[in-house]
Amino acid sequence: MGSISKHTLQRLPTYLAYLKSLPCADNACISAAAIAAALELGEVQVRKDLSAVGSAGKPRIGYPVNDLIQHLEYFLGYSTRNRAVLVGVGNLGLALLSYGGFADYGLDIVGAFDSNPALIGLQIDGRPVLSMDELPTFCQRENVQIGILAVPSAAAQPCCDALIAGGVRAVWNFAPVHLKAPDGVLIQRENMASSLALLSYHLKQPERN
Amino acid sequence: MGSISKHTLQRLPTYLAYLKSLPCADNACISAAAIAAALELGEVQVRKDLSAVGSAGKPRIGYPVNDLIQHLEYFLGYSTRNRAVLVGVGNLGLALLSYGGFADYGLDIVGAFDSNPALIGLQIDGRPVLSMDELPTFCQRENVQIGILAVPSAAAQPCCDALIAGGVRAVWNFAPVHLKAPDGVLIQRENMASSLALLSYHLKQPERN
DNA sequence: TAGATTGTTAATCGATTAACAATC
DNA sequence: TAGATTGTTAATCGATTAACAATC
Repeated sequence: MGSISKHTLQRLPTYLAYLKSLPCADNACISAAAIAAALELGEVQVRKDLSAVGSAGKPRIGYPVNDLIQHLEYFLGYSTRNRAVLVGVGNLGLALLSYGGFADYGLDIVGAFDSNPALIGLQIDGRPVLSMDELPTFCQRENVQIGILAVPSAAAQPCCDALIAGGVRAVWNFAPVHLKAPDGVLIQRENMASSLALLSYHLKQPERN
Repeated sequence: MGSISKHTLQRLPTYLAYLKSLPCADNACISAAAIAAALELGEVQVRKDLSAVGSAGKPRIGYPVNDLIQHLEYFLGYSTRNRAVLVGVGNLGLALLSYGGFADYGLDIVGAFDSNPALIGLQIDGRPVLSMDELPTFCQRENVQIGILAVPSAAAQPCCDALIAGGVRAVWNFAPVHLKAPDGVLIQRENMASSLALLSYHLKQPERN
């Protein structure tokens, strides 16, 4: 409950996406074994994960798909809106800003920041691009809870500090650096360099999986 | 060596990025404790990780920074080029294509594919956007080893299959779905939905770290 | 009832951390 | 030499998996 494991939490969106991809017959049920097979997980793991969020199945029948979807969406807070700002309107930042899909996960990007004067004053899909100076004030005034960092490595720590000064308690960091933050602030790094390391290491291996 | 753990492998790019960020005095050395403090890791873990890739330090002195950088770059294959194609030239795909930074990690995106006829025939920073039909042939002819998937969920599995048909052995999947592939093909998922789940769960917690 | 599937307790596995000997 | 730091073996911790009782 309060003590749900990080690994379990990370698998939940995958369960949800899979369940939503299913042809939706009302009242349909699915077994843990079927979910496990589709996602190539252990079936005990699926049952444990689902029971950790409080979903119950029925012996001999399985889990009601629609209930499960609702339960997972509720647990993951996809209907609770989280307000975010994006810092760094470069290639990646612009893509994250323009990509509409995060709204499905409860994430609303309400503003963007950049140090480039040529960008300041623009509106991107209705969100203003503002100067870095305004960041802490904006975050406080607009009740921003999440900061998305898509700035160069060297700028990442100062930008992170500015976000925290603005009261942000969760930072999604796309820069390939480790950031420091006080207790109570979560830094979640999207570590693309690590992903690439796994891919390239795999290719170096003679014939392993 | 051949049995380096996944977790270790994922930390290596972080060590490398940190070491590169250091002011470079030739012959400078650094202790495992210093690296650990900077990255908020255990110092034994740092020593174990470094020794796993064959880097040696000297008691009382530490690890020579420049050697370590070279060693890590070599191990991670940043100077060995890997040829990749990008599938799905939407917001995210275009950003990945335009972002020049992957070249530092040894990744060369040599072509892009999309099903939208309006995009086919374009050149983006010198890389052609081609039709999906040409994907397997292109991959084989151009010796492509990595496929980057930035397509909508529903298209991900067929696109993945096309990549594999073209001889690709490593797939970097940005779509929020689990993909199936034969043994010997690595699917590395960049799971943004999982990252968001961790961020939003943290915000729901009363006052935890 | 018999059989399938859940939920949970116990066992295993792998990664992290602690302890300590080796070495410069 | 004394002291700091490495490298490695043993202990701990947490997550996954196996075993099995409960239940529809």
